[in-house]
Amino acid sequence: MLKKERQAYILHQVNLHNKVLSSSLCTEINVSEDTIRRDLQELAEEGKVIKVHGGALSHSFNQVYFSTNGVYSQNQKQVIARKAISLISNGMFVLTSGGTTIMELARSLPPQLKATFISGSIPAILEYMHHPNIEVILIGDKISKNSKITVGSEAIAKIKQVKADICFLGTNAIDVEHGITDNDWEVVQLKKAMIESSKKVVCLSIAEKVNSVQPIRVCGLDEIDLLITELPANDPVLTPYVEAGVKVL
Amino acid sequence: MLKKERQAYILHQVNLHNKVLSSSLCTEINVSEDTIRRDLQELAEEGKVIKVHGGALSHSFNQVYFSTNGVYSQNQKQVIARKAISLISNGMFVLTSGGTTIMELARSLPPQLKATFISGSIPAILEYMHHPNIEVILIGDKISKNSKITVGSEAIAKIKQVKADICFLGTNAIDVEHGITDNDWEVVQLKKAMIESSKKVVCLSIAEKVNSVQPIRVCGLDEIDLLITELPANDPVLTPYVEAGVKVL
DNA sequence: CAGGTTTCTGCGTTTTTTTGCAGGAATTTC
DNA sequence: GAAATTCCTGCAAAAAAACGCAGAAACCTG
Repeated sequence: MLKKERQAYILHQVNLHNKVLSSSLCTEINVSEDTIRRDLQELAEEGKVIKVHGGALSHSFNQVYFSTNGVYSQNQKQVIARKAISLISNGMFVLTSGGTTIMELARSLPPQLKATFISGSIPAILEYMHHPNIEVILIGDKISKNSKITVGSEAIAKIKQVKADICFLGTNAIDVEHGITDNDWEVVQLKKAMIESSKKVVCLSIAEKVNSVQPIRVCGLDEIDLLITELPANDPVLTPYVEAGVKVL
Repeated sequence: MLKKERQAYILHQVNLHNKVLSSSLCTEINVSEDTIRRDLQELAEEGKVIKVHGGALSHSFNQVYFSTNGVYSQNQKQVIARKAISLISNGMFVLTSGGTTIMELARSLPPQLKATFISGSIPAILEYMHHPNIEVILIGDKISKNSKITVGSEAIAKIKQVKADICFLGTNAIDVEHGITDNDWEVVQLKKAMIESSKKVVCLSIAEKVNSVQPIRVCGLDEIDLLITELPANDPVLTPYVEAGVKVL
């Protein structure tokens, strides 16, 4: 990996998460901490980041820090993202839906990962595009402006042409009795197609959305292989799902 | 292998992958590293690539990672955008390529316009998505990271399915003798398909790029209906094109 | 076509850049 | 205030770049 490339990655991470730890960066990029430190120093000299003990901050950090909304739930999503990423390995074909949890996953992908990501979600695609090593396949069709995802029969047909190794679904609502549910007809159609086209289906959901129900059904729990939340796997909230045969991470 | 040939290959690789390593290039082309280094230096001096320790980067690399949001010669592009918009009316199907000029067009679209826009350019799609009244159709396929556009046979097949009223092409180089030319093979294939699928082809180009030539040919002047630059239609620079049968706005 | 000139390419050497490592200093944290 | 982490400094090895040079190829030119 080129030096500029590495620094670009660091800058990208800083601007997205508002902070970055040198310790996590050096495992992500697989270089020594000294190198990271030197990179941060250079970026700091150029005024691109603010260097602090243990890592670096973005310039907008001070503004974001005191507006407490968003940041906290983002932490939870980062936990989910980290768990999800442990399931991805080199060479995989990965299908993803849209949603903020998926975005966090996209942002946290380690730069040395070489895989192919397939999605119809515009924000997700934007993130994948910044990644140095992943191939990006865009599912085309009419764009639904509010969900920022391509919907329609063409999109579904395209999804059915692939057989992905793994599929990550950002979840709006999950419940032991009703399974996964959602509130947008077209998005549901798409998610159904994605489930059919994947060997393994992984459901990402913040604990807040566990045990909630939405009007339209996506699938039952039996079609999910794995459920990921920010909670530890043995949390009592999740036991009903384990009993229903869903693996929990 | 000829020097020009070699440099064209290098340029193609840079535009395709956003970066090249001199070490991999010299095994690919089977020349010494010195030769590669000299080639990269020449290309860097011509402003075609950015040379870094260990290889080179494309210009779009910086554009993607370091958000240098000062768009090149924006005022001229706004003039072009205004002229182009006068050609669009309600109910039209509009095909567009990518590029910064197209972006300026996308941003300047009047909010009451009701039309359908079709494109594979991610930045353009993002702009169209914000518009209240236009329908957006996204052309899907593999994403070329440096041109931020979907490329490949699927994308071309999809474009061939439509017959648009008008097609706007952002142009890299136009010349009386060689017509429209570009430097990315896959993007050229896409543009060719777009030209075929449109009743009317409009070429957007800043004056600076008029009378310049790139390695790969898109089409001849006879296939263009209209050429738009920021110059007035009677500017002497444009008279050769008028004489060649191209309408100028 | 012969002779001269220029350009191109590869090789060896030197110089610079980059990176990781070790030890001691500084800082944080409990 | 002690332990742990992080930071800095100097150093060394590896990689890459720069430089000079020489043979080869291409290209004028009369």
